[in-house]
Amino acid sequence: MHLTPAMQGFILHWGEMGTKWGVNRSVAQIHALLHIAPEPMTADDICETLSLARSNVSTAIKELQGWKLVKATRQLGDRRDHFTAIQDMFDLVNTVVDGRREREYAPTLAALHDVAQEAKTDGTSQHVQTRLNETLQTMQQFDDWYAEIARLPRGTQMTLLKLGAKIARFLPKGGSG
Amino acid sequence: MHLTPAMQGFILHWGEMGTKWGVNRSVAQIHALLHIAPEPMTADDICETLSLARSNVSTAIKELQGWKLVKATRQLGDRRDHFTAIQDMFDLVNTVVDGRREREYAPTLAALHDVAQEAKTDGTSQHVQTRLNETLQTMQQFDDWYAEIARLPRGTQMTLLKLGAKIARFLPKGGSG
DNA sequence: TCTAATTTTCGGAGATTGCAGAAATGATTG
DNA sequence: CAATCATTTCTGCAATCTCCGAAAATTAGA
Repeated sequence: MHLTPAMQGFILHWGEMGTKWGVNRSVAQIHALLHIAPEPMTADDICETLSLARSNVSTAIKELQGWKLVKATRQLGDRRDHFTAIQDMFDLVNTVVDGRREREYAPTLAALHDVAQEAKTDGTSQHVQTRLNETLQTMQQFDDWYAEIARLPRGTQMTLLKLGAKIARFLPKGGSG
Repeated sequence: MHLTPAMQGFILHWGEMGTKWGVNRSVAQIHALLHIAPEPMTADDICETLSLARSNVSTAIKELQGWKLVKATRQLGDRRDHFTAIQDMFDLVNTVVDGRREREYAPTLAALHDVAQEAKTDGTSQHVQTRLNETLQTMQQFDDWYAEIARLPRGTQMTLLKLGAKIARFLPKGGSG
């Protein structure tokens, strides 16, 4: 697949952003490519387009599938897998956030919950216990907020997003909008 | 400074979470320690408590200061810096998100904007151009949303957070609450 | 200015991660 | 059930990251 300068730029920047957020560069680049690709691509297409080793592409795709960002499809008369990425950006963000929440945030939250419990009986000072509990509570509050918002229908989410700060106008006691 | 098992657990988990989000483990651990510490701590205190090299602590603190998560204070009759972390969790989250937005998200957004411009004239197919623009638009929308919400007074932010999905009830056309 | 205290920078050892190529495994067709 | 094609796992090297200890730089006080 031919990459115009703009496409190369997109893939490169997407890759860099990935590294800053703890995602392997190859993984992010492959995702970027599939994200803009008009057609499903085979692993070999990807190798050639991005100059990556076949094995590397295989591993990266597996990871992307684990994150549910990429799906394999088959085409008649072709034995190879053809890969596509989530096309809608809104879906993409949802999927990424869901994944991170489930794999990284939730376990930490659970661990900190246990830590806060342990603190009650292991001689941890009252002050530190309070700080641990505050920390936990705020993290939990953000998690609850996200879980609820995630459950709203798409249209409602879009409305909230578009309203932005104007949402404050609708608050019971007259927000500051 | 003595660490109870619970405190050790907190610091360890905080450190692990950091690594998953692209933050150096030492940096995250030092932040965790300062976050729960009842008193300002000197760099040497930190070294000793976490068994880290003095130079390492120095570098990490510099980074934390760069993110505005840690501040240095002085005490009468002591030449050394004493460090404290933001105490309020809500402030902490704000600071972290602001920092990431400014340093990582904004530059990517700007770069992608340029890429989308370039795409108009470098022979990039219409389909890919459309996808680039969609991507950019959605990212921009999230950024705008955050910028607006961040500007709201703390109380309003708290209200929104606590309302969660219930906010949909207040939407003009009757959300699905 | 000199000295002592403190912080920062530098260089490199050790660990981890990234990635290509080889080998092995699995699937499909004749 | 071979033969071919496709994918995954394995192996090892290279690059990167982490973090220590030493040296240099900075700062405060005499």
